[in-house]
Amino acid sequence: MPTLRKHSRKRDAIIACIRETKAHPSAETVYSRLRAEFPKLSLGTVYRNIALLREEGEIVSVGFVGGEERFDGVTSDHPHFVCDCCGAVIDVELSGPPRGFEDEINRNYGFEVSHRKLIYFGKCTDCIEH
Amino acid sequence: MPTLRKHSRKRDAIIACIRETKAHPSAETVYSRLRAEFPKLSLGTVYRNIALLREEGEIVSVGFVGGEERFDGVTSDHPHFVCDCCGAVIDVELSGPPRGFEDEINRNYGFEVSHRKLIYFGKCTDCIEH
DNA sequence: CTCTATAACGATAATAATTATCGTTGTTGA
DNA sequence: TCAACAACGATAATTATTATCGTTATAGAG
Repeated sequence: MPTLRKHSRKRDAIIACIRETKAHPSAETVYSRLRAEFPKLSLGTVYRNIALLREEGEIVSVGFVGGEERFDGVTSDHPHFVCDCCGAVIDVELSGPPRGFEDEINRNYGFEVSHRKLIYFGKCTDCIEH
Repeated sequence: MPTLRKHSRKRDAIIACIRETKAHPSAETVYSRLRAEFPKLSLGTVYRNIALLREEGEIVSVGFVGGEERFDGVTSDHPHFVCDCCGAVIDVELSGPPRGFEDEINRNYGFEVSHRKLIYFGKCTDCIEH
């Protein structure tokens, strides 16, 4: 494990790729999109940097969809919708934020809650129509 | 894909195993526990029956923890706590149920929400102490 | 009770996402 | 300019899960 971090153009491109889209891409998707710009990019490099960015808190995991882990460049707590049909991962905005309950859980169970995930599942508009 | 379902003692044992514990076991854990009773049980049989039971709605997936999918025999909507340290999956009861928002999402986005998952992450009591 | 159709099984091979290895390349600071 | 070492590409290894296939168990008909 390196003690010092060096700058890397590939890592910049990977985090930019994850931040620029709302699609919550997988490692494979990031790899596919960046191959145009970096023809000899390695999939291992994408996985390695995703792990680094996650350790640094630059990205978070939304969860696994169809066997692939999906990532989000927006790290603030917000819910997602996952289409069981096509695998789309979509941000949802609710009229009011769902109550936290973190303090209640810490008090009642003696845990230290650090974050949470709220995911709704079902069929997206496209999959309902087709 | 079979059209008729036959009774199976192994399948009975698998669903009983998942229902009898609050640990939200993985396929591997179910396999380990049932080998005492069925010495030549195959791991493939566990995976096959978990897939069947999930199709029938007898069990649900809590999500992936440390690369393994974890299952719950209680299919009603309730939140879970996952320890990032030891991987424990624990039911939590909240003073009031978190608001659903399903109707609001359906109305605003045109989706058909069928279910949701609410998971809190952090450190459990044991991992805080040790 | 016996027979037949076929669901379920065990053993094992195959798949697919992810992680590790290792020799080479790129970055940084002296 | 150079040395130290982080990051890389290529690829092998790992790991959870799924598929295959010949055998066994279940259930309904006769």
